[in-house]
Amino acid sequence: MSQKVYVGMSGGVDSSVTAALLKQQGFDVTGVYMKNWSEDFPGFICPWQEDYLDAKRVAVELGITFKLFDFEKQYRHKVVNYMVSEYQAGRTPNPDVMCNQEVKFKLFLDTSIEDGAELIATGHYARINDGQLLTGLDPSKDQSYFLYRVTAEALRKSLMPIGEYHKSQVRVIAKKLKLYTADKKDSQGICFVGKVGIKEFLLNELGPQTAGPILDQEGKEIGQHDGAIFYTIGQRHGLQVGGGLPYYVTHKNIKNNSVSVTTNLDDPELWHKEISLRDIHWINVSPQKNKSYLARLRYRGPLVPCSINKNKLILNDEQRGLAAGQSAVIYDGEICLGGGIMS
RNA sequence: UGGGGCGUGGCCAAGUGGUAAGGCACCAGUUUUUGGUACUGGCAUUCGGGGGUUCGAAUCCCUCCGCCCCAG
Repeated sequence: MSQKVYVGMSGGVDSSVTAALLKQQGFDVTGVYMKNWSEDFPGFICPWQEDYLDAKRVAVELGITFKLFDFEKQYRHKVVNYMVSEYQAGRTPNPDVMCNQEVKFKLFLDTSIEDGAELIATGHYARINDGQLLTGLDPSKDQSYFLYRVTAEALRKSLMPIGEYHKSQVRVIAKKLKLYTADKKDSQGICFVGKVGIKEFLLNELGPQTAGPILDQEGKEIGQHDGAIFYTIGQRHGLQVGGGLPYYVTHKNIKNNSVSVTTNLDDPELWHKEISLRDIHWINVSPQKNKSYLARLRYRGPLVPCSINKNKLILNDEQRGLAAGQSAVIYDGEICLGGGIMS
């Protein structure tokens, strides 16, 4: 009797190939489209119907059962509300990390098991080994960064076959199998929402914000912004202030509704070496105190040598443009240990 | 009012007779399952207004307007 696995199919190539590979490997595969967002708003048409149809098409091509799980309510509650309130607090959240933690590897997992599945699978570029999360084999696509908050128990019930491949190989497989999504462009933007600017999204959720001052390094007002929550640390564009050198956001003051900028890339305010982490989550074991690890501070960012001391992350070399609310993910070689949220 | 300086695209800024550098911002695209970064391309028929000299001016002359500084 083959194992029953539910594959989250988003309508993209990666999850299409995931389903195909698992079927090849002899699993009893069911494709599931998670409907997490469907709202349109000015300047944005939600692509969910197209994605749903693409996913379904591939399921038909593969001859597997196909289902739709409607998680819109929970997605809004767990992901969108979290994201919006973080922005309101002046931080820069990572909704996709939350989406994996709460939706894909909790809600989707539980719902699938309840529905009769033994395992779930996703099209992430990461590998799982005995409850451990490993980086994807394709170093330029590794998505373990987004998965560091998933529990070991959830990982034990999950498969990520794509993690063994490079992106180019995935495309080749999709083409060979003539999957409908073989040439579909990779999706980007907030997971499940689509290609929306975060500003447009917040504008739609919260409405226009009150304008405030943009302060330079001396504290002199050099312009006005249209809402401090829209800007993040290290950001350069969107402030509409010019004159010589580019301006980078160094910090925000939500209370005064001010955004501070600098033209000096070496400005100490832009660089951090010691970072305190909160909401720390270690997948299996906590890192050792005097051991050297690698940290990734942003998706596709470089792995930088570091050490961990309780909730303190100490980087060997300082890094630029780190924003509160973003995640620091810790690696021991190819093993993703977990991480925390920078504060 | 007298003396000096300045006024080049949204901003900073080259260019002092030969037919508008460059940077920032902005826009578009590339990269990217978060924000952001980075990369590529686009972006003044025109140099505060008007007149004149000249084959030819942002560059010289006259005049008007505006701003700044020093005088007083």
